[in-house]
Amino acid sequence: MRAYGSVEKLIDVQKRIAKRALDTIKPLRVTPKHVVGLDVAYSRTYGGVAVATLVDFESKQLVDYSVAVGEPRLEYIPGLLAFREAPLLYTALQSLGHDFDLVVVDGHGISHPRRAGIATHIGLALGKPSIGVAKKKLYGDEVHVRGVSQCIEYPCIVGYLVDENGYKLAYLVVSNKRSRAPIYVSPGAGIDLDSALRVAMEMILGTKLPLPTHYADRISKHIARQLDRGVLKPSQLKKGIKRLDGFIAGQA
DNA sequence: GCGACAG
DNA sequence: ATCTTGTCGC
Repeated sequence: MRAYGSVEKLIDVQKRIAKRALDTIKPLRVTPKHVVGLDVAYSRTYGGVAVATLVDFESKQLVDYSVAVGEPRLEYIPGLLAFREAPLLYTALQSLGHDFDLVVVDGHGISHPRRAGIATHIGLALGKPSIGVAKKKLYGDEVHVRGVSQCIEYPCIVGYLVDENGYKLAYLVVSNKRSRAPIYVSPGAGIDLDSALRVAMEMILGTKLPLPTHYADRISKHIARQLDRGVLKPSQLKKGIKRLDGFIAGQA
């Protein structure tokens, strides 16, 4: 982890990031047109495989995607995920070369020990609203408002996450009838909790994750496997929706 | 010392 | 995250 200095140093950076992000938390006044999804999978031979997807909010269709491959500069340390994955995600986002209005990141936003999860880091750096959607809890106490068996429609809000002061950090959402555990939806930056929840829920269509992140997860894992099989080379990676043929279809 | 611990 | 066979359920 020498590439960044000490852990204490990184923690200080996050405290500053959190302070800045706090001022950007506000209701989302507009309906996004294009939403980006960000996620990273891992290849044993080439390291991280970051994917940025572009989804049309209205039609819910995958418009395009881009990829970036490289060895992470830092090991995985709970709470410091942003320093490990954000750099590669930025690279993927740049090659996407398309404008967008909001970004959904695989991981937490303010539901983080210092209120600076990877979604917060990215949203602040990009200057655009960001939402964090994680599959597991990192920080906070869970408050359940209803049991999974009490859900009538999906996605279903089963509770929320609060900090030591009772402040809401994220919502616990059970995406579909098959899902057991909930996903955690929190604001990263430039958007408040309720707006983040609304946008995230509108993009969950039978999937466990919102479409942008759902696609990024599938594509990144697919590419990581192809790389490890040797049927695909990093030099041939770029971007393209054309080669995703039928694989994108039956994914719900 | 023990439990928690995004990806 | 990734490593992995079978198994339970729709």
